[in-house]
Amino acid sequence: MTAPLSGRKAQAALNDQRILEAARAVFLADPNAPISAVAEAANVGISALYRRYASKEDLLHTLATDGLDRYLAEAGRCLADEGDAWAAFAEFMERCVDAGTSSLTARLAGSFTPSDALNQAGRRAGELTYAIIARTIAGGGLRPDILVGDLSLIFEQLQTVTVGDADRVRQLRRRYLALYLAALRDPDAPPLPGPAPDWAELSGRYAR
Amino acid sequence: MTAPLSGRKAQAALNDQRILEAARAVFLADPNAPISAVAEAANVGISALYRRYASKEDLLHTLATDGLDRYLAEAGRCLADEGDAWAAFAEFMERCVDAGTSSLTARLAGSFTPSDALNQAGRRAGELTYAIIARTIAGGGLRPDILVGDLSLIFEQLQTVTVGDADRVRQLRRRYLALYLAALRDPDAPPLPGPAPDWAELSGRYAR
DNA sequence: TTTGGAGCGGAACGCTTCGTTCCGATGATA
DNA sequence: TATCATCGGAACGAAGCGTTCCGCTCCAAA
Repeated sequence: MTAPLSGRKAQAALNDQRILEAARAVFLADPNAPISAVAEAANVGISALYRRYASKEDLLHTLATDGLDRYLAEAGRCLADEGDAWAAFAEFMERCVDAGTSSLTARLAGSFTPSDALNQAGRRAGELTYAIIARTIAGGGLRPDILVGDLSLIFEQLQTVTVGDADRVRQLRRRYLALYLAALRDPDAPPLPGPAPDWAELSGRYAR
Repeated sequence: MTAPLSGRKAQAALNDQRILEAARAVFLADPNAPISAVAEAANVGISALYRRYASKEDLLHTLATDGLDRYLAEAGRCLADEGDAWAAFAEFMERCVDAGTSSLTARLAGSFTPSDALNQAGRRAGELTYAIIARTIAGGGLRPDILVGDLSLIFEQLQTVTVGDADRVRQLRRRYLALYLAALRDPDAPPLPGPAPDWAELSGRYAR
């Protein structure tokens, strides 16, 4: 727009990015948003969108894959951190909540039939999360009755906090994450009631 | 249906109750549910519904008022409990989460223009909640930086946990409530990040 | 300078869903 | 038996959505 972009290819490549960013922001705020809202947020026409994605499902699938990739990156970064185990865990949780990665994927699931690649990435995410939890229980003071599904549901809950603008939302999500973290850091806590959700329960909600 | 109900008036009175219960269950599960879903859940036709309520908005308003009344009753019951302050608080939270009262009202707000009575009840709910918090801070070990808006958002978050059938949902909500309660019971905890949400912020989401 | 066509904006289309209305059936009551 | 409150559910119109399509713009090759 303002930059001296020569050629339409450069303009189109820039639109690629604007559309993806707009889509992430829009569907993060409202998973049921119409596709026209994405076009509006990206300041492009609808046809610019359909030139890149065959359908809404296609766009959502791309977005979910992207979100899962971001989550995998965060998880890997956490596991690579060899400092204080609790600090690494807490920072991992904060980054995930800020980025809204996992819940974007979770909330989008069910809107489309997942590809094999997506399923595989999902399994990998579970494995990495399990490793993070195990390590933090062993050396970080995480209460021992926490399972992978607990983190999923905690992410989902925090994601539903939507008050004010983006900055305020982040501020408030961190407030309640701080509460959850305070509750989680207690190796001698009495066991929580009810079994934790397992993978089948969580993914079962998105039946096609 | 099964009982020997003589007269259509008895039948109609029974339908009154079935419709209200069905409406509460349906809109608790999905605040955007169509009105036909309520009729289906109540096992009545649509006209039985419109005979009682002028519009969907009318039904929602009735439901929100009913939910607020239940919340006021729970809050009053909590304040009347002169036993252990923390136990009274914890049981109050559990009952509210089980009944889903506050969040039903909160999630329904914005679907209609509130009546004066509803507004007044809302203000009263805030006052009672404030009293509960103050008392639990003073004598129950509640961390001192918790405000009324915090409880609202915690209720809303727990309400979004929906996995499996009604029993499982209740079980899981209690699991995460237990975590929150563990975090809340710490009079010497370092202050939470970010200011708590105030009333204007929370109600501002439901602009008409 | 001309021109083919990639890229785009946004109106138009068809479909689905929803709130509401309406009509015919039913059965208790007088 | 006649009446009418009550009800079930089809019908209707409005709204919103995903998708398609038409015409315009403007770079780039000739």
